[in-house]
Amino acid sequence: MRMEECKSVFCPGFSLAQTIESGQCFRWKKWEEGRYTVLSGAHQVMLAQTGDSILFLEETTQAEAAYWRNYFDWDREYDKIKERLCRRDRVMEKAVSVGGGIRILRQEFFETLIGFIISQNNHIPRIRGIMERISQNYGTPLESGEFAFPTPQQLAAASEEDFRRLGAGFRARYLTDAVEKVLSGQVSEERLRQADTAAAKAELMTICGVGEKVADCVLLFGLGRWEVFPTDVWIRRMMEQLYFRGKETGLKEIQKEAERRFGAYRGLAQQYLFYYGRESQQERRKRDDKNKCHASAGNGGDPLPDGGV
DNA sequence: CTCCAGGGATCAG
DNA sequence: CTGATCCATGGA
Repeated sequence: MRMEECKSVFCPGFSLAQTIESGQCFRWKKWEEGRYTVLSGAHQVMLAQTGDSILFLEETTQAEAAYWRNYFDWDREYDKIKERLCRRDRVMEKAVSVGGGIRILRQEFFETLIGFIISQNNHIPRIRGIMERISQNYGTPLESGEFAFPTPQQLAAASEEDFRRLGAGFRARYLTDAVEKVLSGQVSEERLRQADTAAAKAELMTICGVGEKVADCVLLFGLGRWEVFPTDVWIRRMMEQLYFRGKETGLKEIQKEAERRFGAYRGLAQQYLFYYGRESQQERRKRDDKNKCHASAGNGGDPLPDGGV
């Protein structure tokens, strides 16, 4: 491969690693530090980051480059939004200092729906494995040897038993229902895009296995609605610890507080908090592993900065 | 071995 | 309406 065939894109403030590993997307491979293959729908790309530049590591057509520019949301100005989120909020300031390179991906609707149905009560590495096997068994092979994510038509060939065989467990029933409703038009991407967020959410939740949290993830990552605040166990922990003095708090109150603090950008704020929470937990585990021979008395120091405003 | 995971359906009151 | 329980599976 000659260098002049590769495109390089200047993306100040963007972090490929943070964005890919922030739990929004499930179809990627990490080759080495800052170097990833990413799949979305029938698209595939290999990227590397050095400093503020993103390098396309293979020949890429203009159309493909444009696809990924949109996918990674590179044209949006994030600085002003971050400033707004951090105004009078030291906690968010800290979260942005840890994961401020994250972008909200513009993912394919159907793939996002399937991915987050699988996500329920599941680990991210395992979600990735199931998504990979679904692609290998039902998606169109690409020249690279990877597979496109299957279309609804292709996935219609999969029975509940097939999904279970691929490791989906009790979610197999949810997957066949989602495929059927999308295929029949009972859930329609076009209608979802036209509808206001509340109506779109209600339509998504007609799918068995899609509750509030999964619907919010699909709205945020698959339909570009930033005015949602997907609240999973991590976000609940973070919000309670950081904004409610560690007190147990109901879902409605958490979401009300998120709207009050972060307004129309609370989807992005949620992603910063999610990454911050998981990142600090990984740091804690690393530290605990290192100290496990020295009888350390638990409580390894700073859980998280406690958070008045 | 037990515990838990980017929850939701179902059942019990 | 709220709250407890169950759900498959595999990695820690």
